[in-house]
Amino acid sequence: MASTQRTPVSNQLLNDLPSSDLHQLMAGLETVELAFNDVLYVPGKRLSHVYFPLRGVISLIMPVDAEASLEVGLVGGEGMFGVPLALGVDVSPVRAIVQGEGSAMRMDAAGFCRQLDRSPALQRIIRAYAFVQLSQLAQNAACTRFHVLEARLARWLLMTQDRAHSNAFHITQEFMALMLGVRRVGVTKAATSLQKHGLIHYSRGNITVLDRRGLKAASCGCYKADIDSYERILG
Amino acid sequence: MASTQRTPVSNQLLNDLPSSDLHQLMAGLETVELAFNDVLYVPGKRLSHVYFPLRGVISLIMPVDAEASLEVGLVGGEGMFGVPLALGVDVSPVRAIVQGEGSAMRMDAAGFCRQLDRSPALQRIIRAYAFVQLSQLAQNAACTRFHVLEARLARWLLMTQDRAHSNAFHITQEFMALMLGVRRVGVTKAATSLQKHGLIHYSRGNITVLDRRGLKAASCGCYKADIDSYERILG
DNA sequence: AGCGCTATGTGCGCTACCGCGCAGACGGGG
DNA sequence: CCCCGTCTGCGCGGTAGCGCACATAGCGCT
Repeated sequence: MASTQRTPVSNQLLNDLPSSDLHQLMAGLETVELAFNDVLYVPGKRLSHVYFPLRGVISLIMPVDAEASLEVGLVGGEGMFGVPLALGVDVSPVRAIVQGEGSAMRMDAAGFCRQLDRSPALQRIIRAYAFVQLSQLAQNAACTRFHVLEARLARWLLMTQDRAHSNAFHITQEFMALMLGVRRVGVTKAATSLQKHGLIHYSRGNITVLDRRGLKAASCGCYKADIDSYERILG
Repeated sequence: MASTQRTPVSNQLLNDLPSSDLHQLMAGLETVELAFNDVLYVPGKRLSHVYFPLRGVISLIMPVDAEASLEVGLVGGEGMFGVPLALGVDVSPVRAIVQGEGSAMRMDAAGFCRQLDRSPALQRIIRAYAFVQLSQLAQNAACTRFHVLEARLARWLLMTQDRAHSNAFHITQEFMALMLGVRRVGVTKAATSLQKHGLIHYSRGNITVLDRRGLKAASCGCYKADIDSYERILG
């Protein structure tokens, strides 16, 4: 069993599982398409499924005051949506929407909990990821408080690029403004500046990263901090 | 054993444990005094102990850019410091300092992990609390982004009062400014306003809450949201 | 070619908060 | 009782981002 041929999976968490655990888990996983703006979860409801993105990007959005909202997490092939289930809770405070189309493996909540009971390795990995989310939430709070929009935008673009596995993706300024919790006009100003410096190019929602290194320099240290905290725990 | 006389413990998490689990845990716990400004943990180090405050208040502070920092969590008798250990990780991204003197039960990290292995009830409670911290971190990020200082200060005072179990406590404006990630002058302005409205009284660091109801009205909904998220999971 | 929708860019007055520097005011130790 | 350190209050000029309103520009559709 341990020598079974193993198909590589482009979700890092799944990939880190021992073969036997992965096989057992795969039995309950189905592949689904993630279409732009799909709503995977709404706060208040019970978690129906967990999602392990393969190529898509999922935004975790914290609502506040029934009007404003702020993106507090970004999930791609390096993570999953549904962490609370590994903490024994079947709800989440954040809205989960598809921000970059792609695909994901998903499983219903009950099945996932059963798999957790059976696989200590799965428990270990998901909980480690829960810790990473905790760290990134704290980082994000501080970043949002102290760093100027241009740096935050640069960071967000890098994070999105990483998860999109491509240097081009489709995102309007309006959407970015929503994620960053600022006005669209503010994004226009920051994006214009980044473009002027030759770091990105965009037109009608089509964004291309031209100079990753430059973008890193323009972003705040939080980008690196996030990566480091992931690598240290799950690398 | 189950009928053993039970001394009430003023830490909610411990209090929620079944008697037998609590007794086993107590064997490894020692009571320590928390003195103002004690540093319980510095990021980068390994977690040496977990703390269950009885009356004191612990601030969780996220450093950023080697200069600025932001309080991202407040721990009192309702919680604990050392959550990452329940996620299989022996570090934390936040600095833990004593913000309100009092006492706590503590245990060394290794002992705590052993207890976790032995007590499923302990695991369940700590992980539920981990979820609450996750929710509150998200809430805090959004709050810090969108709400004006006066509302945030009101919220912070209420949270501190809850954990201090007293309507009077000692905190300078300088310190509050550090916690809220703003200038001291900003706190002066907000605090003056709250005092003018008869909600609090303060002088040279001695703060008294005069009108809890009014303070709630002056605070943002995040105060209630935090409480609700705790009650829903651990209430 | 023309229409209309969506995406992007600009201008203007305003607010919250910043950094800095300084003034007053309270209170404990000598 | 006075001195000095700590805590609190204030002024001033500056900046990031706000709300609102409007102008332009690309693109698909007919």
